Amino acid sequence: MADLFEALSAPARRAILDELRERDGQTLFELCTRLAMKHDLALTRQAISQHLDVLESVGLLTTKRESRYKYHFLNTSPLQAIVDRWLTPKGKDEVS
Amino acid sequence: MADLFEALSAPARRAILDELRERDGQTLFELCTRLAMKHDLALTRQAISQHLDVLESVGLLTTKRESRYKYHFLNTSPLQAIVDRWLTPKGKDEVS
DNA sequence: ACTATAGGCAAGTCATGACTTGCCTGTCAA
DNA sequence: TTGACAGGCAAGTCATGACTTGCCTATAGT
Repeated sequence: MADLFEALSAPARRAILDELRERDGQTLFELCTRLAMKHDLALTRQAISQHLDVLESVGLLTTKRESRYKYHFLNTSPLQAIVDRWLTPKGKDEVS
Repeated sequence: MADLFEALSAPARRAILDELRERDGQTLFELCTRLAMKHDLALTRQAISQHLDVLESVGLLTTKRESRYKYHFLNTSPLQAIVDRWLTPKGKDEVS
């Protein structure tokens, strides 16, 4: 896949971003439980894991493995591309 | 469908937004030809039309029928939701 | 050594969205 | 009124992505 917009198209992945925004650096299991609780997201651990893979592949999150645990960190900078693409004033010949 | 992110997930639809940003208020046929030319987008008129329906349903474009012609106008304001959701500084309890 | 915990790999099901083809409606010009 | 042009409706094909189930690896604790 590896496409930013494609990655954002799944509600579950957006919920993950929301959740990480509230509490950064969670592990897979933490995310599973908290998504089920606060976001009414009842998914398999596998499903969440796959979503995390996608999000990481497009740069929306970074990970850090530490012995048994793998922590997930939100990175919203790729989203800036959206702003740059359509939300900036036009300018006859793109400001380069 | 009627979901902003879902709408953005199709490359063809993003190309349409790009094209309308360059030249607003185009008709379906104008879009067809210009997309084929400048964006290497070889799609049926029907395909484009369906994409336009989706984009309109999520508010990314507005239309104005005028006798034989239907003009399409870009509206990027829904995209602001993305910025508000993830690109704004956090704030312990959402600035409301 | 054994068990529990955290995570990964792989294959399979299922639904939905992208695109096509075929035909129909409406408006303008000769 | 006939033909050309702009657009719409509907059904069908096809691929891909979301999610599951089942099993495997690795680290830590007792």
